Amino acid sequence: MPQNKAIPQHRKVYEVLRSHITDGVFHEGDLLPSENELCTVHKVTRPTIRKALDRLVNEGYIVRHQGKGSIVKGIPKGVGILSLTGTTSAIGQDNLLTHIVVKPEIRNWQEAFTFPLNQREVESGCIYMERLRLVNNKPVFFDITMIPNINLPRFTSRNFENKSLFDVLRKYYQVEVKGGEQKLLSIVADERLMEYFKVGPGHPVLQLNRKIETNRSGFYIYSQVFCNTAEYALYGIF
Amino acid sequence: MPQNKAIPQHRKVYEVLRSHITDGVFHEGDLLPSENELCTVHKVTRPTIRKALDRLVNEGYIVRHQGKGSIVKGIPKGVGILSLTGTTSAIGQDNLLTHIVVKPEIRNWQEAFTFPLNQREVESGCIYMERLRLVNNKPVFFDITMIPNINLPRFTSRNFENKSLFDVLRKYYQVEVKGGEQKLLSIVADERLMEYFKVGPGHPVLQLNRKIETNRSGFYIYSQVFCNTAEYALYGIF
DNA sequence: CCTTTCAACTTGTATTTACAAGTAAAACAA
DNA sequence: TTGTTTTACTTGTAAATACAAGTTGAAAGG
Repeated sequence: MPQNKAIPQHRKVYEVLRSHITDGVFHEGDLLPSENELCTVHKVTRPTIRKALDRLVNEGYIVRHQGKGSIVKGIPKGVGILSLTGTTSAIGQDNLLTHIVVKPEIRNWQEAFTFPLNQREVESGCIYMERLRLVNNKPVFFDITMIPNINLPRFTSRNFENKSLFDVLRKYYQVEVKGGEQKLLSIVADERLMEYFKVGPGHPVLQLNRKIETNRSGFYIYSQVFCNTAEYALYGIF
Repeated sequence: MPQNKAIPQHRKVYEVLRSHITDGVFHEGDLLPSENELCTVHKVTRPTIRKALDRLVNEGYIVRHQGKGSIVKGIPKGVGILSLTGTTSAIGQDNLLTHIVVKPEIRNWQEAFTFPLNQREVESGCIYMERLRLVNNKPVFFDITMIPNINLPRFTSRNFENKSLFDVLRKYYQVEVKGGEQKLLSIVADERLMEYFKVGPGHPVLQLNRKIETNRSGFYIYSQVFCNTAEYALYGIF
């Protein structure tokens, strides 16, 4: 055998079916081929097929109904990633504008929004930036992002106007978000937020402190987000 | 006729093992009995045991290593399920108290916190309850829960003082939380919240509107949570 | 004494067989 | 036509069996 690493059959079947869903061969609401059909197509037995389908269920690609079949649910949405939801109407990407308040610059760490830092992070310093996001020309988000200055050449000279921070990290540095932890609290706007959000005193603001885990082990992104939820609420699935 | 559907063997085994982990019979790092041992104990075959163990892996209770065994990972932190985190110190279960403001009662639906209801939900009415949760004898959470009154016999007469709502649903009605969606916003306390939280006017409060998906298709739980984050923040992973 | 080998575990993969239970449409009877 | 039954699917559960592959510690060898 030329192949050292044996990939299990159920995994192969899973990969095929999964890619067929993500690539649009099967659409939302479609009925997958029955287990027995899949058996003959892939030349394996039912338990093997079922193992592949079980995984697709767990990951949210399909739902199954006894007596009926396996129904395609679609591509699962990112869990825990909060997005905006309008109180009046849905918002597209068109009316979203990002204004860089503080361009990425190298600083010393102050503190990471109540998250403890390790020695390596403190020593390497951080890339600091502040952004204000406007929806329909109204400021809704203000966020501070701090990234350890570890193996990110020429990062501060990148252009962030069009691309999002995470797009840049993924494309140029192969850094991908895997998960993270967050703390949420409700505060009243301070002087700075009153100015940014153009609101009066006593205005309630949603604050998120996030520690974002990446595919680089030990490499975390720290982010503090303030959100004026008067017109738009934060939306997420879990 | 109340037809009691037979509970599968793999589910029984799962329940036993799961409760042994949550109740502290097995601790973090412990090795579970081997599959063959579990087979003889529960008088089932390996595929059945493995199905139960697979689920425990998926839910994060255990990890398994070929040739070694199944290692207890502990009680998983719910993804998207927000929990409390103290600004001063960690909080145990001891200093958590739940006070039922409005006992479960059957009502007509008013509205489901901005989530649209379908015809079946509206017709069946809802089980309504209000709870106030205290941490160290200080009120921190106030939540309103609305559950469609569909196939939940004797629900309103259950005792919720010790068991949590979701424990009751899982144990007596086989209803399990699968996921859901939520909207978060920051508001100022109204009269009622000022009274419950014992705070003055203008106090910021975190509000969550949640639509919780269950294993019963089309059966959703609607929940509105108000949180005084002055001393405790909401914590979640994603 | 240390190293290697091996035997006895563990979980992982896969097949085969059987029946239960839910669904939907065809076939049938009124 | 209308309502019921049957039938042919679907997925769900469960057993018995076999072998592969990783781990560990004890026995055998130097």
